Amino acid sequence: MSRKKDSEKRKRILDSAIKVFARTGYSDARMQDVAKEADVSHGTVYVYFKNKDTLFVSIFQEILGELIQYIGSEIQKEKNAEDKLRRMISMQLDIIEENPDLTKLILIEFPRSGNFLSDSNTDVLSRYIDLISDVIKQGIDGGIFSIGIRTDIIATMIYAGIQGIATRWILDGMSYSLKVMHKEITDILLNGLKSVTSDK
Amino acid sequence: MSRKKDSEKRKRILDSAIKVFARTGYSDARMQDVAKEADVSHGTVYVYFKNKDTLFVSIFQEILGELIQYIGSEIQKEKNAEDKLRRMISMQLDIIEENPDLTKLILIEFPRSGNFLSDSNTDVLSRYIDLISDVIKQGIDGGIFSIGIRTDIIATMIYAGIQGIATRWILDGMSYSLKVMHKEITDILLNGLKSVTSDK
Amino acid sequence: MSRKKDSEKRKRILDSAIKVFARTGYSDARMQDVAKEADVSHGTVYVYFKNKDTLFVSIFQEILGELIQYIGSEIQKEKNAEDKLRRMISMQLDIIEENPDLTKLILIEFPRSGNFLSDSNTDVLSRYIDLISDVIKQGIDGGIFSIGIRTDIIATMIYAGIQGIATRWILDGMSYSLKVMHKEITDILLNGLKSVTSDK
Amino acid sequence: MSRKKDSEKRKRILDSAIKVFARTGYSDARMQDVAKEADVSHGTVYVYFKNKDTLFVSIFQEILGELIQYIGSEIQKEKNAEDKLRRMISMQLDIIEENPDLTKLILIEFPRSGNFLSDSNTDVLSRYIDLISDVIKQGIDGGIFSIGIRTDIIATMIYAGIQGIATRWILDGMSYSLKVMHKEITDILLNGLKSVTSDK
DNA sequence: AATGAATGAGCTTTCATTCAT
DNA sequence: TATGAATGAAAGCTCATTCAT
Repeated sequence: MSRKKDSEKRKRILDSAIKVFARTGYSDARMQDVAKEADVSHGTVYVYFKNKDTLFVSIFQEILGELIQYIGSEIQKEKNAEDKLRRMISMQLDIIEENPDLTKLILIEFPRSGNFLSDSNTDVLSRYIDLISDVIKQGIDGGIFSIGIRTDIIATMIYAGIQGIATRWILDGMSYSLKVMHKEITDILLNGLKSVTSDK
Repeated sequence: MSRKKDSEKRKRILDSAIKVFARTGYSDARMQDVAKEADVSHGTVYVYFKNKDTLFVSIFQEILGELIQYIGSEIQKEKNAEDKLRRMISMQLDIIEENPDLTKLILIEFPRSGNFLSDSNTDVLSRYIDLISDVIKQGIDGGIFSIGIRTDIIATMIYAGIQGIATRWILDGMSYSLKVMHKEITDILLNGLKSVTSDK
Repeated sequence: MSRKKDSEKRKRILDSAIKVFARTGYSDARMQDVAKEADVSHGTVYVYFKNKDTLFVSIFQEILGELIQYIGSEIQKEKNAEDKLRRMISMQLDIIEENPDLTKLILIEFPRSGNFLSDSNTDVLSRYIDLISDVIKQGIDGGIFSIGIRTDIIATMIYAGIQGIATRWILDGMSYSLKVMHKEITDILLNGLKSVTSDK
Repeated sequence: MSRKKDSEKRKRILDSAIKVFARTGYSDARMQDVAKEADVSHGTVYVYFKNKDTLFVSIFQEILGELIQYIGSEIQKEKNAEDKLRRMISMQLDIIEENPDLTKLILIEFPRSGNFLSDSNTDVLSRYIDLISDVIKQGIDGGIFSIGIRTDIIATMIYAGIQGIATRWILDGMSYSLKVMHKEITDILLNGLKSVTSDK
């Protein structure tokens, strides 16, 4: 056991926190449990994180922030707005499938956090919604999409629609793969955007 | 003491619970606060509800159950699947706008409940998803919609998309009316269903 | 056991607090111990007192405040400044002898409290010093005492001299009575005041 | 590492402890803070002192012990009891003024220590009281003082009276000098001793 | 000798729940 | 039925102390 500062241990605690918060929810999660999961004393958690709040926020700031940054850089590689959006949706579904605990947190615990946390972490997610929103705007400018209402609301709806899929998938016990549905889900969401005709 | 008076008080406590749970979240809400909001002693809450869990579940069983039943009966009046779906979406948006606290609960607290509650209340929401799912099936059978993947997943996505709008609307401080967006939102969701063509 | 609000119980907790704080000191005293001493659950202490600080402050505000008020009213009965001062000193010694735990608190814990408490309670003791100071002033005005330096400093010295006696008495295990020394102690303190002659 | 360097560090820690214990009180002082004040790691404190208690006691044994020894040797130079006593009082006031932190400790933290520490350090202070007491006895034997009650109680009262001045001085923010009051304070205390005449 | 990461005992405080009235 | 005083389990957090380096 090295006594040198251990950034690997910090990561381990953060990962444990994701697991435990996902399992029990923020309020009902005990620091003790996070510690046990990380195989450290509960006092040690406080060496790395000031308190429970900070630990929770750090998940979003560090883990989620990283993911969003990754998505942002990946879509640069796509040429047009439609491909960008398809890629984003695909990646979001992949991330969901590969990080079910984090997904649970984002779906379930994150929305609650607004109640008691600073908005510093709200920003993390807003950044993602903005990313979608920007791509939609590009699509409108490029003539691919034709939408009247605020793009951020549409972006939220797309984001939430996918998260809804995730909710159902989690409730179904994550018993099937989301991969096979990528195309169809993307088609539905994109065709909706493309063909809005207010032929009232 | 007449029965009538009692059931009035019971309803008052239930409504207070919606408010308080919406405001603070289930875990952080205190029975004391629910009692104060209902203008009764906190001991009285236990006369009507066995414990905190029961109180929480009752919200969904009684209030939400009623709403879904109402929606179910209303869409009977519509002829075809498309109109039924449009009406459902409209009603869902109306209910959201008229019951922001309940909406918050459904969006935020309800998903967490799976962790600690019996699935008896999951059923309440499932019933609504099923309702959507059934209408979609009718639409497919009637040739209006053309979708390959499971209709319950699509139904969940529609439901969640709308809830996503609600989330954004709540985060925006409920500062605008959702009514003006009914048509456009409905168009996007329905056109997506109608025109799935894998012509990529 | 009456379930009605019990102001007798409040007093019991306050008295227990005096005992326990005197025995262990404020910081080392456990709320649990205060509760046990008062024969209630530790949760009950919080029914009557917001927190540990409040409990501590209440001792001074309520118990000590009462005593000082009593002394103040008693010395009104004495005619001249010297008799007033003699009576004050006597009463202070009596109170010390009859309330050794409270005395310990005043001697030992009270001075520390300045570090972490509001000055609201400093006021309680200041009021007593002021009382002495006022009587000395009367004595100077009446020509009985002749003192050059600030009367509040002299008052503090008198007060502290007596408390010093108390300290020694407590260290001696409170094995003798202070009553027999009243006259001599008072004489020393008063003669000092009367005969200051800077015949340097 | 030379021995010299070590004992310098030891002294530095001891001085830091005086500062920190004076500032926060024994119980609320953190070893961490003592270490930081001494500019060493908190682990290092344990190299020189077994534990917190030992550190605290060492202050009195080493620092205070030295001072008392110094006073004891100084008063040998005075001829009669009155001059000895005047010199003691003067020196005590000087020491107070020059070591406010130590004074705070003696006034505030030391009395508490009886609760949890061995009496080994009570002895340090007793030695000083004894010193005063002895001088008073000499005065009585020499016919200068005339006192009936136990000289150790009078000694305690004198000691405490001065400490009372110190308490007030500290509460006043140490904003004035005690030096100008030496004579008057000494006069009051000594005249009291000299002129006890129960001529009431 | 010096360090500081790690530990865990132990504290205050909250609050769901009970139950005498 | 309605009340609210009383309870005590349970949680977050601190910090003296240890010990591998």
